[in-house]
Amino acid sequence: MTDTPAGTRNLLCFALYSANHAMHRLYRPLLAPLGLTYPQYLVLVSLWARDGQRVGDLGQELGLETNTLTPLLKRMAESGLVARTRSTEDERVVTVSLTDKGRAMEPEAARITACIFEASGLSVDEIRDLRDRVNALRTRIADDA
Amino acid sequence: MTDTPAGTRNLLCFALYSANHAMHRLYRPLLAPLGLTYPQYLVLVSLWARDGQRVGDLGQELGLETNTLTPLLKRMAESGLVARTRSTEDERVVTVSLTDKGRAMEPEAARITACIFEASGLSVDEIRDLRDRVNALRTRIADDA
DNA sequence: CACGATTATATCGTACACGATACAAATAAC
DNA sequence: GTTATTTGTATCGTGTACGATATAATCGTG
Repeated sequence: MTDTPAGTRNLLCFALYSANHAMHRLYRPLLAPLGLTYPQYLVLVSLWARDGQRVGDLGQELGLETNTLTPLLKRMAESGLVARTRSTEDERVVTVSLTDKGRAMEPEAARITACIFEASGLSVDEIRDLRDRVNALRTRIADDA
Repeated sequence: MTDTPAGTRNLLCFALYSANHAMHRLYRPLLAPLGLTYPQYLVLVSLWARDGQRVGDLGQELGLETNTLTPLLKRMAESGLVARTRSTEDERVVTVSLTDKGRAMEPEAARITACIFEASGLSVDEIRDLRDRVNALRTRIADDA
């Protein structure tokens, strides 16, 4: 069947693992001047699209647990990018909303996206197609409960 | 141009990030009974293909720095999966080689690969194609110095 | 052979990421 | 209304990851 199991290069999972790392390395120097890490950037992207999400909402969208998000969001709050406010009507809920500083960062994102696009060397259609295939795989293998 | 920047779902980088996490979650319960983490598993896959690699070789193949690999390999040595031996002809070099226990684990990998293959719901050709596209992207955006 | 440059690995500090667990608030059951 | 369950967030411990730095061994050039 699979003739040669020779090394990591044959594995789809390693391709994803490795491409993800490469993306991370591409973003890092672009985000560092803004004082952002890559997961923090993803939180901003999510909030730019829909402000005032709950911690659980962000976890759902980003696929992260609260034990990852809580300290991450605290760091973002310390940086003055977001505000964490405990809901009055349900004291369990913490709502994360953009500050002016966090909102003001959105235009920067467009420039970063352009850099990534250029580095990929792919056309818009190719990117869309690859993204959709990868997303389809994720949907299939994730519970997405 | 890009009509709606609505959220993370549009980003190729997030698709990779998210699919990688999903893969990780798929592997974790399969590897846990073997006492392996996913990166440790990748080290074994690499060594099964080519035993006796140097720390730097593994870093090159896996795309990891020595500051990540050194403690990881020490943990694997403690688990009795690999042996770390400092070269006599060049005292700077540490060679990583499989122990009997590490070699004996290879057959388990086949079963794990089968589980992942099944979970993906893709054909062998589809997996190969997606893997190659993702690898091509990685090659383009990584320095691979 | 001496001495600066390079190479191979290791150490330290910070930031994800998750399993296990904790805890308080809200809801359900009676 | 009191208790049991569920829900939303937080805490703790372990394991990647990486930038910056350290250190020892080797190499290159004079």
